[in-house]
Amino acid sequence: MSSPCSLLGMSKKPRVLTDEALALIARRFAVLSEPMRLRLLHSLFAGERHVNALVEASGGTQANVSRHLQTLADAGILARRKEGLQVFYAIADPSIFELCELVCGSLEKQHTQRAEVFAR
Amino acid sequence: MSSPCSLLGMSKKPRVLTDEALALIARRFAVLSEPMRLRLLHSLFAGERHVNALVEASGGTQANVSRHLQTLADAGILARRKEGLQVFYAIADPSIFELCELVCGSLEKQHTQRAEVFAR
DNA sequence: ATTAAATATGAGCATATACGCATATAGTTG
DNA sequence: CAACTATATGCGTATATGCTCATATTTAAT
Repeated sequence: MSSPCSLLGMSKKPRVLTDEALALIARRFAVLSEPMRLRLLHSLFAGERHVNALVEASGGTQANVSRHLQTLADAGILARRKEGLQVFYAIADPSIFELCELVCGSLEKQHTQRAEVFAR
Repeated sequence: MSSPCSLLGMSKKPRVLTDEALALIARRFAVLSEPMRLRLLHSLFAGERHVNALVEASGGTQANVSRHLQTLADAGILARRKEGLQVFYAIADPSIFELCELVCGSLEKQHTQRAEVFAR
């Protein structure tokens, strides 16, 4: 079993980095770098939803929400299921949960550390 | 102690999401969404390096590498230390390691799953 | 003080992409 | 088939950002 992707080091197996792998990793991060997409993901953390529900929950336009959902699905982060007229989206990649927790935890730490600098 | 950032759910404490928090999280992901910045991070995983070493290791131009390093430092991901003529950068946010491992693991899984579809 | 080296930065260009508007497509119901 | 609903998409525009080239800034050395 070969390792097609190979990531930034410090793991058990040291990762090797091809340009292609870098591009894939960067793409994954790029997909997560839009507030509206994060909002949609947040809505989906509670479970599968159809597009209109997400439109209402997010406050975005139907066209825009549809596009963002497609971006997330293309990245393999969401799964698409059609049922009659409606299309249901759900989180397909569970690593997204940890990913977001990690980032938020790090940002919280940064914020409290900054606050402490000014505190005294 | 209040929680300024609040991330996408499913944690022990359910997170609440303000627009501001979403923007911060998105920004963190955006900073990680450039191949050259990932390459620089990868070089820094082995430890502190000065700019010129990173320029050579990455194959980028001096100006471009300098800018990317600044972007990473502004995001609190890198720390900057000046010593004479040289400036040393080092990883300041250890969560970056796990973050990258997570993404790479997820992408590897995606890839092998795709491969299996065509395998038989 | 001059010169040189390491790093940062300003300006311009090219590209990517988010958004809104309008419209197309697919599926349902009468 | 016609009308309707849910979702997707083509197109134009605005904005952000990466890259290059040239130059500024900082520090060291002679």
